[in-house]
Amino acid sequence: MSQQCPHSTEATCRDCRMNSLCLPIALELDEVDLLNDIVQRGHPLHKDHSAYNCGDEFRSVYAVRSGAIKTYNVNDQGIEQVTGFYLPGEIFGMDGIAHNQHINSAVALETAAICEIPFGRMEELSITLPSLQRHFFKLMSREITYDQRLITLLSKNSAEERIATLLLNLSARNAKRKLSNVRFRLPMSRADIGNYLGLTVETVSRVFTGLQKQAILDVDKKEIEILDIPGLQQLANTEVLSTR
Amino acid sequence: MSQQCPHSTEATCRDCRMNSLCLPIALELDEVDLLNDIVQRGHPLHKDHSAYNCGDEFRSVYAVRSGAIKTYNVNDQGIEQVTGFYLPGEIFGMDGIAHNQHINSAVALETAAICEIPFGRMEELSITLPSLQRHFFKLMSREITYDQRLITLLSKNSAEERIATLLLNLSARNAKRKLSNVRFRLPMSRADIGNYLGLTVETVSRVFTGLQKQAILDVDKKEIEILDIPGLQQLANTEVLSTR
DNA sequence: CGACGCGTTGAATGTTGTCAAACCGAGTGG
DNA sequence: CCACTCGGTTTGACAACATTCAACGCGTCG
Repeated sequence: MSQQCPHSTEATCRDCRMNSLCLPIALELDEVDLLNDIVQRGHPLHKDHSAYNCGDEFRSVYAVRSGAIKTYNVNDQGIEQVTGFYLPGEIFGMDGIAHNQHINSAVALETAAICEIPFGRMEELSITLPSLQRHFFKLMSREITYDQRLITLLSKNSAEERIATLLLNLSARNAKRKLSNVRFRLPMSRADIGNYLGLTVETVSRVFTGLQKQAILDVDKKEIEILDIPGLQQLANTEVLSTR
Repeated sequence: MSQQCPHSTEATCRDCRMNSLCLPIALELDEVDLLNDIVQRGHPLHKDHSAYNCGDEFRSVYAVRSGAIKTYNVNDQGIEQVTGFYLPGEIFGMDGIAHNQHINSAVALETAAICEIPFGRMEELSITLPSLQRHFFKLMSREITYDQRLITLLSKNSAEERIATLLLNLSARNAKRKLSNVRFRLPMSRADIGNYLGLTVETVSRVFTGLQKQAILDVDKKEIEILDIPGLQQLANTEVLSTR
């Protein structure tokens, strides 16, 4: 068993309140402890600090315990593309598996606690724990379906629909973490939202004010209150992106 | 050993000329035979016929031996989104793993031969063949990076850049199959291209004629000749999408 | 032959991007 | 305390690119 700091209530996977999100349900308690033994809990990652950078050797995938992470990559012209936002209970870093090095960078949008899961040891462990192997296949597959929804969103929907969909998605992910699905704080900037959704900052801003004028949202900087969920769903005009 | 039809020169994985593309290189020959034993080779899939449909129970992933496959899904409003084109040597169908059912449909763009790889048996086999497990992790991760490049393309690039990028991508994939990288036939319609790239048919058509006027392409219906690869790369202004 | 699918072309429209300016809050230094 | 900068955000005017709508050409198939 790994040692446990008396101040932390989440120092083991078994006790972590996010475990229902990031672990396969099928694991027995003693199996959870096996996984727990390979998980590394580092120091908190402060805002704008990175968990890994594009080009780094791929060693681990990561689970968010608190805070928020954004992943992005920079192409040869120096243009940044935000590829995802990750909230507590979600796993990121799987992009690196194919090429043994990360093709994204991952930075903290706000101070975050993350668990590092060394992939090689996870692979070994998954040989004796088939449900763990399957879980990772599923996580990756989910990432694929998530990306495909995003592709659809980008190629078929208007600015307003894209933003409405993102808000509903964040709302659903909050609900999954037993937080409010109508009031929450956006961890990312307008620029990040625009970048992620293929829009300019100005357009994002205009849509936010538009939604406010329609009494669908109440926006105060990064604090969001969704006043009219059905209305927002109607505007989104899409299935909600999966909750990862 | 599975029986072999005397007319087919590709009835085993060991002999298939695509195996360097769809199998992990690390497999020993006798291990290839183990995999070969679980692979099911069906009848040819004729144009417009589907390998699976959205909602079907997920059982298998598939390797393209000849022809071409497109995957797409239809959202609740009935809008179709093409999510990928798959050429010989490439694997499709991994979308279904997360939810045990396919979230895409897969149809043949032209008569295709495909190998069905039952996923459950592949998972079992991969417990004794770690390089196979790793191969599948890599395939899925590659799918993720591919989708992320597409996301960047859709959210940051113009119609001309998107089409130039797709053409270069197809060119590179042909090269990988030891075919010409400058002359090839598009297996998909203009509508499919537009759908995939988030453009209308008209825009696709206009860009093709534009590229022709710039003497970068020679287009004759679906037959493409790239006259000026460097010029096309300059227009694309992107890294080529990975070759899967 | 006519119907149909597919692709091309033209003109008008509109959504989003671009450019520019101003706002706001937080922090800094005089 | 105030003036200042700075990053993030908002707003406006204008332009551009892609869409929409419409028509037409071309080949295939009944």
